Amino acid sequence: MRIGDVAREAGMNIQTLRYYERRGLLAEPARGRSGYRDYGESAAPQVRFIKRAQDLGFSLSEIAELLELRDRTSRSRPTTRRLAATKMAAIDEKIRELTAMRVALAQLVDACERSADAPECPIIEALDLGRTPVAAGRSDV
Amino acid sequence: MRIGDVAREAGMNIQTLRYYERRGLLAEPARGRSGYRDYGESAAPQVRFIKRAQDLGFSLSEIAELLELRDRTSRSRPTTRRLAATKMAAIDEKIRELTAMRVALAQLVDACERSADAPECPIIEALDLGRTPVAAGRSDV
DNA sequence: GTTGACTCGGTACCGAGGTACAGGGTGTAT
DNA sequence: ATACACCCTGTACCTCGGTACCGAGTCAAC
Repeated sequence: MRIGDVAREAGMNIQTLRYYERRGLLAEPARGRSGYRDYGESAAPQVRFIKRAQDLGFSLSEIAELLELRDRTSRSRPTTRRLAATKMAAIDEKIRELTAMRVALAQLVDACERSADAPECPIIEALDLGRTPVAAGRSDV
Repeated sequence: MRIGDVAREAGMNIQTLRYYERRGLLAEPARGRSGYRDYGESAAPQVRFIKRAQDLGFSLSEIAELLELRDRTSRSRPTTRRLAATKMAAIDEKIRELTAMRVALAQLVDACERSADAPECPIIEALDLGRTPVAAGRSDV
């Protein structure tokens, strides 16, 4: 298989495959007399492995680790599990951050909607002053 | 105030302030005889506004919009609210994606823990085959 | 034997949000 | 008058995950 075939099969573009090769995610394939890359059957599945791991949130360097772990034997399972658990924790953290943002934004939008009479837009005001508006009316008791 | 004073007051570094100026987030301040930037009192608050908006998830170009809206009058409130609501929706979407990743990862880690006897690490296997392991035992009924 | 699709390596670029450095000028305290 | 901290512009660099372009070589079909 040539690079274009692998790319088509894996749903990637050619540059990306070469990039992965440079990054060490894809082994350098054999070369034909012309210098064209000549991939075996395992190339496309390997690329799909990479895509799936990306979908789970792994970075390319983490994926490089996963690929190494895959090729070592079962002794690597705790390591793999640790990698996944760490990633999970990072995702949780990110979710927490985003949730905090969401809450703050929701409060602002809410305050803006309910106080059509206020002289200043509560959203802008909050950004100016650095505090979130209190949901109900009395903010200075 | 000179740039270093503003930077200190806002907790930013000098390069960043100059970068914001280039990006149009900070107006070009007056210059003293020496060519030094000479900031007014509003500079540091403006920088803090930017930081707060960033904390809420706004990008620098969205913040540029917010700053414009701030300076226009109250007619801009619906626009501001729309901006915030859009951002909120984007955050929600991001949270959904991350949650999906989290669920998938949790399943993998769980499967890996409960099947210490399986020949292959279920995490690696899932990445190889492109499916999430079923939580309980029977996956092929 | 020529056209057209493919491939090669190398390099540059994208966007986002900065950071760093070089080579100069300035402000001020002592 | 001389340190020393500060400022100036301009440019290059960083991470991340690619994408784009270049000029040149190659392969396959007709």
